[in-house]
Amino acid sequence: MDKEKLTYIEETGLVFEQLGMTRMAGRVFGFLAVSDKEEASFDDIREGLNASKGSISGTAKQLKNAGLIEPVSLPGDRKTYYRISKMEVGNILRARLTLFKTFSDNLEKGLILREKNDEIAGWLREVSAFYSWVGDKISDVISTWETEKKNIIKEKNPHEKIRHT
Amino acid sequence: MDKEKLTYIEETGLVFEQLGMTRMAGRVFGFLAVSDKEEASFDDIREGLNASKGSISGTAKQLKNAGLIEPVSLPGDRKTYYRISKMEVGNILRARLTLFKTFSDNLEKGLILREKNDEIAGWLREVSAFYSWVGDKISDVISTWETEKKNIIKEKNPHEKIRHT
DNA sequence: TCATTAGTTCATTTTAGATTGAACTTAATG
DNA sequence: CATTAAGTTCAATCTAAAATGAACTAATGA
Repeated sequence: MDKEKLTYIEETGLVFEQLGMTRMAGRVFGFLAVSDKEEASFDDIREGLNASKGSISGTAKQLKNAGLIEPVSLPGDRKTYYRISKMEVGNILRARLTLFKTFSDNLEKGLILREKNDEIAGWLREVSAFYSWVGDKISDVISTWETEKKNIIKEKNPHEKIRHT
Repeated sequence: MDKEKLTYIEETGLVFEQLGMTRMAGRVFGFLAVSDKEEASFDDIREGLNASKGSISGTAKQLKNAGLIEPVSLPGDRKTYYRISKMEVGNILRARLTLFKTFSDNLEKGLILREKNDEIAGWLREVSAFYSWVGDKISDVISTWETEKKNIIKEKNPHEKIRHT
């Protein structure tokens, strides 16, 4: 695999770290994204990333649970292959929205314990309301994407040439 | 400080950890949220949380940079006090939206390096478009909150009693 | 000016989490 | 039924980030 791709894979590792996943998860995803094969075997990945079997095993499970990759098995071949999953993209983000609710609930609990009903309490109430509200709104936005995505993508690139492959 | 509050403070630490900040940042925020004083001194916090000066110093800086708390100084008192900041809540979330752009850009870069223009490539293009689009939409949602929050809160609790303090 | 107090800095220690690697399980094949 | 190959599991190791605590700086005021 060429140097540019390897650099990209490492960058993807750092991006995934920012997103709260492990660096290795980003590497595996990045590897599959730029791999010249449709899907890569467990061992292709392990070799390509110079990692241990244990690490690949755990990371593959992590990415599978997150819905980002999926295993593929082929008849007459005992190996497991992996490829990037075509799972609905909105669901990946939706799963993260629980954090908004968690934060909002945490603030509510704090407000009950707080003795003073002062300016700060008012502000905390507002922050809690915001996160609760914005979580719902983002969920709506995701739904809009799901029903309208074809039109949205068209609007974004109205003059895009049709690709002949 | 009573046991319930201490439990709450620890919980808040865990919530903040989920949000990508440190546990101690959550503790400090939680402490200020349930403190019976309007603002707490550096040393109130340090004692309340049984932490070192160094830790409080670093954490206070972190929370100040994030816009979650603000220092207060009083005339004739050399101590620094902290209280929860009334910064616009939308900005805290907006700061996180750069991640969406980062992820979208990362995917675009991967698409350039990818040799096959297959189904997976199409999907990656869609994921990238989604994160770019949804980031903008969330920004719009935040703007809506900022201009409409009074109405939004009213709609949520239409029969709320007016509080006489 | 000197003593005291408040907070910062940073080298060291601690802790949590990621990675390894060897032993193990499972399943296919001769 | 033994052999081999593919993955998984988990205890040990490694790494990076967080917390400590002692030395330091800055600022007040006796």
